Amino acid sequence: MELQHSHDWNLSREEAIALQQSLRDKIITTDQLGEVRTVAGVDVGFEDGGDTTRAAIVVLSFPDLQIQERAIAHRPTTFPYIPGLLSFREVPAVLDALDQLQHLPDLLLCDGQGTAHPRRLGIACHVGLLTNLPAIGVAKSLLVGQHETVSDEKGAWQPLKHQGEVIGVALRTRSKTKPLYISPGHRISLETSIAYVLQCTPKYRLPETTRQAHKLASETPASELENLNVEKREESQLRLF
DNA sequence: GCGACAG
DNA sequence: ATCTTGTCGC
Repeated sequence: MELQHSHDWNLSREEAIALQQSLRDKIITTDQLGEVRTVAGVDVGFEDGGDTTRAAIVVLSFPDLQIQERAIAHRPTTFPYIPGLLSFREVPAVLDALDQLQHLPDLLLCDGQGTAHPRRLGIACHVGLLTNLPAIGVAKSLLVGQHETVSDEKGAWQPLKHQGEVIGVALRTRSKTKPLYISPGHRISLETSIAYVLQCTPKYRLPETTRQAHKLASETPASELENLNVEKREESQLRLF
């Protein structure tokens, strides 16, 4: 996969912040996506007490949300968790997982913030910019900003503001549950982001994309994990004919 | 200085 | 994120 704006990942906290500052103005928050036929969810977790980072991706058809393809990647953890610098810890593994896909998705739903970030460069922006794929930030909790109380009906939302700027929304994806924090990652507007998230969330609080990715990462026996790659090799063999 | 702080 | 069973509420 061709990466845009490639850069080193072995950075100090100061260098990482400086890089975010230099990348923030490259983010596109207007709709620059074609017809969406597939949507992918990403889940990142840790093993070995945190020494190993695991990224799982599940590609679903859209709008019917049926599983099309899955991938998992593992790599040693090299960056600590620092609020505001999450992407430097998780993105390398995510890129590895994306590389394993036979077909790249038309849209990415990332765990974490997009522009709803102190420097407007949350993980969804970072992944979207590097891969040049449309991406949306879907976070389960707040990083920065404030908002009015969101009414309890599914689909209700309130603008999320920070330093006098609307950086995302608090969106009720299911009544009686805490709202999700949605913000553009790259190549998509806030309004369109809300529409896609709701269409990917037919029943539960979290989008099907995220739920499927989490299920793959946490409930898949190591023995079955191998089959994923075997299936891909066999499929690529078939594609030669 | 104090408190907040995605996953 | 991760360590972990039952349990309160819709």
